[in-house]
Amino acid sequence: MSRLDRTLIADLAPFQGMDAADLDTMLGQARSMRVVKETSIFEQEAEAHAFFLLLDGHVRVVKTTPDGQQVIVRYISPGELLGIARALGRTTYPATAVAAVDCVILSWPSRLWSEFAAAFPSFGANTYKAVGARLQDAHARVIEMSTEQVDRRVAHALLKLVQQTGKKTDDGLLIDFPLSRQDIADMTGTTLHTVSRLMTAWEERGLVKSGRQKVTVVQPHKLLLLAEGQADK
Amino acid sequence: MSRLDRTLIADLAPFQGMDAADLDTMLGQARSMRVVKETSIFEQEAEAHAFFLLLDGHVRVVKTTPDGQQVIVRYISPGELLGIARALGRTTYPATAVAAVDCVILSWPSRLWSEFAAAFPSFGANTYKAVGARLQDAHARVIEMSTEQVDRRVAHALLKLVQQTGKKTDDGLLIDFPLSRQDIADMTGTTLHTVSRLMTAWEERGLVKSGRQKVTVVQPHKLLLLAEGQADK
DNA sequence: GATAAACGTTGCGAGAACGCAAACAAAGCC
DNA sequence: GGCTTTGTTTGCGTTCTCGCAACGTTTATC
Repeated sequence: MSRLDRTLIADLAPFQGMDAADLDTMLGQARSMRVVKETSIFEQEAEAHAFFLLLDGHVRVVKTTPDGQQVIVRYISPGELLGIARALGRTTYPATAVAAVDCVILSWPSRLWSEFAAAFPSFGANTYKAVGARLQDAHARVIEMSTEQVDRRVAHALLKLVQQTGKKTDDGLLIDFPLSRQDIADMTGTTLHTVSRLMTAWEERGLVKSGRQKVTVVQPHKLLLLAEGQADK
Repeated sequence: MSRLDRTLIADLAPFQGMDAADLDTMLGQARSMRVVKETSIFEQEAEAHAFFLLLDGHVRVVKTTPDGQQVIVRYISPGELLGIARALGRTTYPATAVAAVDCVILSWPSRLWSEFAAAFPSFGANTYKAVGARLQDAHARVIEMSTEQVDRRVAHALLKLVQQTGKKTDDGLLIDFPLSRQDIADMTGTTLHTVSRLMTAWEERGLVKSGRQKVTVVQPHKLLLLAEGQADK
């Protein structure tokens, strides 16, 4: 088993305020693994036997309704924890996590969660802070779904992804993983048809550039105006 | 200053697992107060100088968008904490809390939050568990807003309120505080007009009975069927 | 008890978004 | 290289829900 170096994680948000020895303790009990694109890391409703840290790649977290509709709860970027059901007082995962690209992750048995939280107060505090941030995010989304119409919701979703994973290219800011029309629809509570229509309209106006599972935001500023509603339609 | 008896709070969820002495310590630093109906307990964006416990009454938590639209995030029942911005890593309140009826609350200075969480591990754990529950609730709402149409959302909202505060009457289960059509609309992301139409339709079918700021669910079971979509329209 | 304010109901027209269907384009596979 | 699979575009009719407006009803105020 190859040794995991603490510089891998020392700078990541969940581990701020921890000293070197503690990091090593945590790493000593971690298992690293590769996850192939489109493979699930854990499944909704399954027993939460482990929690994870995304080291590299992008993961989408999906909830499926009883009648089969999908909603993308969020995308996870490197350095974030996932599957922390225990921190939410659950024993099963509330959603399914799927690798959007090939990923590298660390995993720990769920059993260790409470140990870590108790032994390393910073780690616990960081995690709870992250949960708090997610709660606010979820609320923001409820507001958005309640008060804004589709085009603005889609614009907001794209801007958030760009902010999270935007990669500078000649054309603008490219969202750094495969993202289909259906994915965008699942994020914003609409249909792939409507997203497709919006994208072509925006492409004509020069706001974005997009192809098969690929989106580049050309004029983030104008897209923001549209999202915020100063829109000139 | 009148003494607060520990039996006031000993059985409430946030204080489970705490011993008598700790409860007294907390109560010793609490301030109790009455809040008149339709008065706000704290305001969105204001400095979070205190956190609260609702002892009696009902409180609605409201978010207002920049352009003035309101969304009711949730209703709080006796025994629940509110204004725990600090537990979410915030220094300002993320929403406004308004007494739906005359209320009795306890308050503590925010400064004490971290002290309590550290000194009384059960209290901290209980609170974080509550935050986790709220996160799941918020996610459930995002799913609902994304995938369900208005009538089901309204049905769900009513059922949730009934479950939370339902009071048995001759007609059925009465929601135990003034609840206007506009309030229901603000909870479900629709308009008071649409809610009004739904309510009259449901009243004709004998599912509910409602008057001015008053809603009684007559046949919860049938309303649930409608909410879940086995609906016979 | 008259008047005002708040809340609720209902009709009608409009528009956003959906759903279906068909055609097209790109990527993967043998 | 042809074939299949997967993702995207686009047209068209439909439907839900909104927005406006007018009116009715209950509660509060002086």
